[in-house]
Amino acid sequence: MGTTKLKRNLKDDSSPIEKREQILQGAMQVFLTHGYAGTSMDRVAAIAGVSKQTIYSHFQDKEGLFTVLIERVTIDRLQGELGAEMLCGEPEVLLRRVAYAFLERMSSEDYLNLLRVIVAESGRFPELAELYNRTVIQRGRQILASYFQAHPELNILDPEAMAHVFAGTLVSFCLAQEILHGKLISSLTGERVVNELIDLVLKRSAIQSPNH
Amino acid sequence: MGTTKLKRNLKDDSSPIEKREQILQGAMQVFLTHGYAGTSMDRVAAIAGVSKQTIYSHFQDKEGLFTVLIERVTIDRLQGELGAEMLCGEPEVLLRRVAYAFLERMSSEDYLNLLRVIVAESGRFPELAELYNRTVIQRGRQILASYFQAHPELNILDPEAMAHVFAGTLVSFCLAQEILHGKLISSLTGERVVNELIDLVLKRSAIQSPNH
DNA sequence: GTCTATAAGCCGATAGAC
DNA sequence: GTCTATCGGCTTATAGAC
Repeated sequence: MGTTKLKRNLKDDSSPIEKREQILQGAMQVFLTHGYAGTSMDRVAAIAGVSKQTIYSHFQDKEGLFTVLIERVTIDRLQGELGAEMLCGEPEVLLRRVAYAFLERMSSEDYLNLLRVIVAESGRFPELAELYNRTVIQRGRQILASYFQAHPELNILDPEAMAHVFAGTLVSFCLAQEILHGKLISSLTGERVVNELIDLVLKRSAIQSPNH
Repeated sequence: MGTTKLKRNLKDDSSPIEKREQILQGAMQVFLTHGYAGTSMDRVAAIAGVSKQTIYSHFQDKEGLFTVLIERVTIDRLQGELGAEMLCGEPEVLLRRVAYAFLERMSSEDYLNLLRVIVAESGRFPELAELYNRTVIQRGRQILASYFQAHPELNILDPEAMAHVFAGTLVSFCLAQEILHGKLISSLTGERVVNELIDLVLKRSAIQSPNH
């Protein structure tokens, strides 16, 4: 009758590839909230529900686990970024919609933690910062720049620079209000910033009479 | 003849208050480059040239030393920020001058390291993030907002929001290009961003004919 | 106040049973 | 492949001489 291999049904009901996923899920929780140096392999093992040696059988060392994790999360972010709502639409409507979608996406705890860790470790892991830069920042900037370039009626001087003004304003708003806890001490809202941004982009292409 | 107290001339030629300064200088080097968790009291003691116990006689613990250090550096930053070049001047000239001064100041290694650490530890030390927000971000934003408000010919919708657009664009530029190593993979320059920013602010108040 | 020496515990990484 | 047990080394913080 049964000789080996059927004890899998008791407490070990996961395949090796699920263990790896389990480790990455646990590592995500710990690394993204406590940073690289503030994370111990013991804690990752405990939260992931595996032993430490299991981690070392799937990943080379702490540095390797961290690198794989951040690469994966960064690539995942890229996937659902600006896919559906591509280039088309009237500026006033589309830019407002893109701005609000951007703000909402960036305000999630997960995204803020990712940005915080990448900034924190940009000195020790410059290749991760570069990956984030290429796959998220640069790509987003160029999609926006393409849109501005396709709309000459906006009379934009430098589409790529304008794309940075647009996205950078929203990023720094989240940095100041969410990450650096400015919400508590400032009444500046995302809505006011978006309104000002749209106003800046649109009014410059319209006939406008100064009142003096 | 000499009995005590003249061995000060040999290796200990510093008063207690100078020791404290010595510790803070060493702590600055280590904390700002390695982060909170990545810094050991041994290393601070070694670089400061004092023993570990000397640190613990001046500061309560590691957390206390870090807090005092960041508070001091933040306040110091505030001092030499926007003092001399206050409110006055013609927009095109003044805004360009402020923008370049801002970029140059933010691009220094020391300032980038401070911002990086404050962002990195904003979860564990929220009061330090709030301090930075109040003394640097909010203050700078309101100085700029006052200038915009004093120039109604610029026809600005929301001066405070406009101040954030202006400063936030420059902060996020340093974040992307310096901290996240975007300089290596992007040809976007500070000059192009500043030109676009000035163009946005000025052209909206001028009579402008769309070319179609 | 400042030093050397040390306590007590946690760290990353590994050895060996199964 | 996964577990338990363990090894050096480094960590924060303190004790005691001077």
